[in-house]
Amino acid sequence: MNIIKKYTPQKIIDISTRLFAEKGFAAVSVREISMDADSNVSAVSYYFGGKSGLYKAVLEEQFLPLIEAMVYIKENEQLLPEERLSFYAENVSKIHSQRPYLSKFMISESLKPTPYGKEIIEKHLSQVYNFLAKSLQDGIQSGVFRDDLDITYTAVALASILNFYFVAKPLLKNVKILENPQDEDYTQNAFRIYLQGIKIDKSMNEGM
Amino acid sequence: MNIIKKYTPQKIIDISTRLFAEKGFAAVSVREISMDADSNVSAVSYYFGGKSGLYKAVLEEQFLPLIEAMVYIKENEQLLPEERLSFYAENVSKIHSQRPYLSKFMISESLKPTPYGKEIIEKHLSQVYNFLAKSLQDGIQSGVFRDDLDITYTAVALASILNFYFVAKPLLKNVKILENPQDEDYTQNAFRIYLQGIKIDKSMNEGM
DNA sequence: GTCTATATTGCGATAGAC
DNA sequence: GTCTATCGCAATATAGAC
Repeated sequence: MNIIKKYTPQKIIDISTRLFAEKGFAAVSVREISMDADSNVSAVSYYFGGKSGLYKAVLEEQFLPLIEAMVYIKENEQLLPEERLSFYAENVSKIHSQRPYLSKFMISESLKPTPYGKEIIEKHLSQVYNFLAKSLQDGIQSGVFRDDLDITYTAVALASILNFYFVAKPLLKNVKILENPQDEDYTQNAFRIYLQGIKIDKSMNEGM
Repeated sequence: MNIIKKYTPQKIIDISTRLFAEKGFAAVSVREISMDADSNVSAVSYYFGGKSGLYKAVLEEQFLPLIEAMVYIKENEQLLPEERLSFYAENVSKIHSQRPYLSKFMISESLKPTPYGKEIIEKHLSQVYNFLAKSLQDGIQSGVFRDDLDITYTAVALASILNFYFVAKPLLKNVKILENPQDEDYTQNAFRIYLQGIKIDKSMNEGM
């Protein structure tokens, strides 16, 4: 018995997470997964009931932080509009750092939804959108944010500026546009631009 | 002879563009393409030398506007920094309207590059990045843009805010966040936020 | 729980009739 | 230029040995 050795099912999940993220569901074979996991072709059916069952198990693990994020979001509805948006920005960055492959599964499920992924993503998306739209609405009503903004487009713009970076990061590293990317620095830089962009241009100096 | 009928190869390209965009290269079979194009399995090999040759032909057609955009970019280096960024924003919107599947191929090629797509995208990306970075740099030096911005992250933020919307649009329509999306309106709303976000907070009123 | 061997299906590609 | 028939291969899934 090898104490260090991972249990086969967890090893299969870890290996297939990378393969599914990098090549897509259809392009990965269970043979490939088995070999990379030092197992055999029948293991995937034995533990997960087939290739589709394995994919579902992978998605379940990947989407956990999204499900948790919905809870946090509900707990933060009493903050100021600006603080709520800032809280969202920090969370996006944290979640992507926790799960480096998550952005690939989210994009992949957006382009070609599978039943399980579709359900999670759509529920998550609706909750996040409602949170952002309400925060923007409150900020406009309290005179902090510009009143000439389209709320839907402005909410989408925040999600865009925060998420797209994590999708594009591997490509930007490849072409040397990003050499040593610091996720928190990007998020902070992007959120500062966005926040100044939606605030009313008051003409008073601000402390920072 | 049927005058209205499309030539078979063009019909195959049109059908397979949609299929490749929606399902990905590996998940589409030449049998499926042939049937949807009212042709037969041997047509793909006959006209394009196989499935890979067909995919390359599809990418070539999809990426044409990107190649053209590089020419326009070079012609607009004499404009003011702000005008150059605005020119870029309009072009992104135009290109995606021309080619509704383009964003899917760009994302797909970013996640899982194929040799042909990789070459085009990387070249395009480098040119666009250099254009944006130079425009931002010029704007900072001439005192129009804030000097506390990281140029790389700020350039990525503009590309993010303008492009991600087109990637997410189908999903946002599905969950009824976008009901009747107007691409030009989104682009204008997003670019105004971004521009105010990177400009120096002068405390003088601006005409608009 | 893990393996080998195998059944079955569907793939891309092509030869050859028309 | 378009079709059918078929070859060879690789896929998933499973039966059954250990």
